[in-house]
Amino acid sequence: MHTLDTMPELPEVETIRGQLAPLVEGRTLRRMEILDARWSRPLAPEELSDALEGRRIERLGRRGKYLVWSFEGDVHLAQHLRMTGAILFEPGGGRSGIDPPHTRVRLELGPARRGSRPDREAARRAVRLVIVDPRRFGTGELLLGSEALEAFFAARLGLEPLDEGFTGEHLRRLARGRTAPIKAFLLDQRRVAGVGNIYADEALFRARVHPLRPAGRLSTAQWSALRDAVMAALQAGIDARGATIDDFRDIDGVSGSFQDQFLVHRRAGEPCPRCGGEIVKMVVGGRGTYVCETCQPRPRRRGAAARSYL
DNA sequence: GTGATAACCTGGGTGC
DNA sequence: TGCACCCAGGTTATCA
Repeated sequence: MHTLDTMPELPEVETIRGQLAPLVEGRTLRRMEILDARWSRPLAPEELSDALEGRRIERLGRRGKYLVWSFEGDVHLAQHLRMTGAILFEPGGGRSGIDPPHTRVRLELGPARRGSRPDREAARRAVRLVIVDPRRFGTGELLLGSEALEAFFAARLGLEPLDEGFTGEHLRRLARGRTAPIKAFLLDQRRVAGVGNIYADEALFRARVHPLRPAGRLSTAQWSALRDAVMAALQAGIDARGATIDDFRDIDGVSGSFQDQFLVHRRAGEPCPRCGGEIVKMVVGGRGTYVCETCQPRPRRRGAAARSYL
């Protein structure tokens, strides 16, 4: 059994999607067992499984940190791994019959029907997938029709950082008048989809912007630098097949390696890779935050909103 | 409308 | 060794 787990932000979810899509697209979901009713809330487990069983998986996509399973008949499943969710798969239909700890959902997929697969023998075999989630934060949301899918994401997610529309000017307009710290702005999925705690720290360091700076007070040049830094950090994460903090392994049994490239995240007390100053840890927006206050100058105290964060 | 905070949840680490 | 406590964090709900 191979694991697909990590602290999933956009690069980790994209890594999972890229590896899983060729394995599941074209297969039919024969059986779905939801063992934890929290996962499918507000629907009861059998309501969700009844809607999906027997349908062919047409596409496995991604939006922000969501995996989007699109089934025949314009039926979709928006899956979020939250913090500790993971997907494990076992070729051959799962002959071991032994579930790993914290199993929440079991999926049985039939043979693929597409004829152009490079490994036709593998495609003919059934596949068993297991969703595990120790902290039980992960969710699966049933969406009937493309309009429901679009409405679901329109209410929750903002710009995709790797899309063309992700520009410094667009970000500047979104943040106009905001007094909340820029880090809280980056973590707000309704503004920017897919950036989590790790990549927010890394991007702010690359752009030399202090995480406490009020979002509405970044200059045009800072927005431009931050836009580039977000894209660079995310792309580096994707290239490294995600970050491994606990036990991430991809389907080839290879760990993601982006944690080796962290510039500041989880490096409190270590020297800054740019100036040699000490990296410090603070709390911003309730999240552990790592910063070099030499490279990322702390904003001057001005106004009540700024004071409340200092 | 905006921002802050609590709650959800459990494994792992720390201190006694 | 065993116990209690705290921390981690993505999202949502609630409150000011």
